[in-house]
Amino acid sequence: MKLTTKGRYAVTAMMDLALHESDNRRIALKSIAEHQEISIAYLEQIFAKLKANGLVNGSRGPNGGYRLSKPAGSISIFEIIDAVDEPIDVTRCLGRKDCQDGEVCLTHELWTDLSQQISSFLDQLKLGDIVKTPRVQAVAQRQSMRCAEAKFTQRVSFT
Amino acid sequence: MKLTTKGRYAVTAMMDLALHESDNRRIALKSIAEHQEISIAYLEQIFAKLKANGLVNGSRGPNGGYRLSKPAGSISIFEIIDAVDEPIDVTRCLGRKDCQDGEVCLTHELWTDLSQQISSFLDQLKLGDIVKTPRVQAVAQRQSMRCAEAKFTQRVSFT
DNA sequence: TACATTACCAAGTAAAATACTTGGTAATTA
DNA sequence: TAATTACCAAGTATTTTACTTGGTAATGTA
Repeated sequence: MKLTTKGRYAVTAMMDLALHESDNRRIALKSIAEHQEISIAYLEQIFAKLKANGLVNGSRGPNGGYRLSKPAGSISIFEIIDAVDEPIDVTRCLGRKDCQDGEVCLTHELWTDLSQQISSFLDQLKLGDIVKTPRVQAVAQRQSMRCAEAKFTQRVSFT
Repeated sequence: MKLTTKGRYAVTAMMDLALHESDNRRIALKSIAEHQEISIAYLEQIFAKLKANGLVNGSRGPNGGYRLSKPAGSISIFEIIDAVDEPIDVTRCLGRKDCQDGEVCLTHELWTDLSQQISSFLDQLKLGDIVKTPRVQAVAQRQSMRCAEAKFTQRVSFT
């Protein structure tokens, strides 16, 4: 289990989707890329993995984009991070049980124990819960306001 | 907050020290390097950081080595990982509060909220607690037995 | 006092991972 | 038909990781 920038991108992108769970429209990668200040092509790669793990589904064409494939309340942070990060060889001996003098090495036991605890913590943390926190809600509010504003100015400028 | 191989090395090395907290002798990097199958020079770099953060203290010369500078029960996993990993720029805007249209960006809020939760979880996890788990204790038992064995064969071969 | 043994220090480096870029194709809607 | 989106494969610059080399400085032991 790793916890790196890539996983962070994935989690925040998923939160972006979760925030728009209620309205039926899909979110294009373009808008996520703008929010996160990250390239679309890189996001595509991340979403390919999220899709492969059944966390999102996408559709093409205008008004296309991605949406969560199950309720945010049932998607755990662990699932997301696990989907995008390559597994690392935690043990260096790839499960060989006799890596050290015919016995399992200390590192094995020590890390797997801790790793388990971290993983199960992140597995209990659901996307839906985090999105419900007041601070996140406040930002979402601002975002949607700005979105409405944008629509308005667009309408005006097109008249 | 990152969670990577380097942090894992640091945590398991610290556990190695914690297991020998009761006996007064210090642990040389050489023996940790053997347990973890990692180079001494790399471990040195990790321990330089642990020392700089006041988690261990070392002493030179024969029978020298490292020991925890405070009880294992009061050292958190977070402290250890935080000591060895370079801080990453989580936000990409280095604290600039007006990174997006004069307002803080969504990414900021989303990740810092979650990151806080993970950090505080790892801060509650103490080195001492993990070392007390039955599985780890079992391995430690085997290790010290093997250690005694080694001493014995050494004594024998030197006669 | 000579030595072995440890920590401590600085700099360089090969390999891997990260964070992209480029240049396409394939649906889908207006 | 054209714009818009996802989807796909391959290459690449940058950064990080994991390690190497080659020292110096304490400290205990024979």
